[in-house]
Amino acid sequence: MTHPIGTGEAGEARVRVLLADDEHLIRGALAALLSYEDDILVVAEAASGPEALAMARAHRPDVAVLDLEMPGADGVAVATSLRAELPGCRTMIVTGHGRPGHLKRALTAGVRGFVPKTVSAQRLAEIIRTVHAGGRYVDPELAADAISAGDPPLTVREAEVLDLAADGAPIAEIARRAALSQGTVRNYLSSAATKLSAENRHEAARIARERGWV
Amino acid sequence: MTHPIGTGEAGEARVRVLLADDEHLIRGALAALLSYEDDILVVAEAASGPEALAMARAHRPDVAVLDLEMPGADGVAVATSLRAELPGCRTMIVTGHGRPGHLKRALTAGVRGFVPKTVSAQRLAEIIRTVHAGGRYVDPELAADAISAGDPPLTVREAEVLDLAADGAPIAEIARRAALSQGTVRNYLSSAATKLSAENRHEAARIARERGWV
DNA sequence: GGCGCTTCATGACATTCGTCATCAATGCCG
DNA sequence: CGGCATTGATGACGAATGTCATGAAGCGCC
Repeated sequence: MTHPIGTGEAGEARVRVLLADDEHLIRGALAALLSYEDDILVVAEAASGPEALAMARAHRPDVAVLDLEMPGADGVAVATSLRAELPGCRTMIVTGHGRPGHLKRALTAGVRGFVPKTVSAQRLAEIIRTVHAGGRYVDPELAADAISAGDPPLTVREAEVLDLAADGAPIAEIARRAALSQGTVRNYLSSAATKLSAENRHEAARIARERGWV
Repeated sequence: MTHPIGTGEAGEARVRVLLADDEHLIRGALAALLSYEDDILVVAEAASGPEALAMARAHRPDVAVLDLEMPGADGVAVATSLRAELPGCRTMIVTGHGRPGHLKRALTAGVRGFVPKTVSAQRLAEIIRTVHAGGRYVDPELAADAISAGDPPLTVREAEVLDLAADGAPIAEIARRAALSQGTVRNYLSSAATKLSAENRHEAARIARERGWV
């Protein structure tokens, strides 16, 4: 499932990259494109969060390029673990549909690059170099979205309850799962819905998910 | 935003392919990988549904490889239009997270290939050849899911109303947008929820979306 | 201790929602 | 023409939900 790509490590120092994406098509294609760059070497690939961690431990890459959506553990979770285990390894996130909240989570986790999949491979290579050199890069559009979205106005409990409400369960079910009384749950949901200018808890849950607040 | 790739049309007949995917990174990478195949020529690329249609009209490809999720019009919608406008053009869908209902919709639209993005580029090339030769290919796992999920038990109107309910809007809002009375909307939603074994319309909407029935 | 804040709970009330029975208009088909 | 299914509507009733006022318990802090 994983294999190194490239002609081998030349005398000069190349950027050693780990690629993690559950979509084989994209991962393979990306590896091929990056292999065109003389100063970049893809040393490992992974198709899931846990696998990405294992590969990183084994190959100690300079930069880990992580997809946000992966089975097992998402890109941000992997980045958090990597930060603790391999402080020398820079991390960056690549995502299809980036939500503002994810960006904030990612930056908190020490991620140094955050790019949508709409960029070109050329651009991605440049960003990998930037990140490797200790710089940071955040897609301007995503950054603007994050700024305009602002901080999550929800308290911890509100977010918690809202998360449980996300799948459309009735109040009784939510109260059971949260070990709270139904009245309390309704209060939290009501307050959350007010803060999010939503008509009801379902719309509130949707908004919170869109913003990446849950 | 779009450009043909390849060394040019040689004397022999190569499969002329249109690539449509809104993620530039993937589209470009895919084009590069497919260019390795001697018998495949990527003649056009598109980043949205409408653009895919325009490119198809202009370049008349043999096979259109369409991403399911695209702005403007999704892959299946594009396939439907192509079937009418360019009957000689075979269509296939590539998708990240394939839901059972999408497969059925796609097959109904005359799509001849349905593959997840977890396949390798090699495999994709083979499937493109298969489709070009008049064959069909459906990912076995997706097919199994589709069969186990069964037919959408919803009537057209039920699905329509459920779709409008998907964002958590209150009944009044749904009724307004559907130009129906509130009572009627509630009847449809109630019936849909019953059929889907859901506690309420929100859960029903979630289930229908998961199954690809909306 | 007194103060303020958060968390959690209760009860009351109006509104919305889910469910059901019923019915009218339309269109298809034998 | 006479059934018959589909679509859309109405009204009623109970349950679920949103909203608000109120208060108790826990906790940090001066």
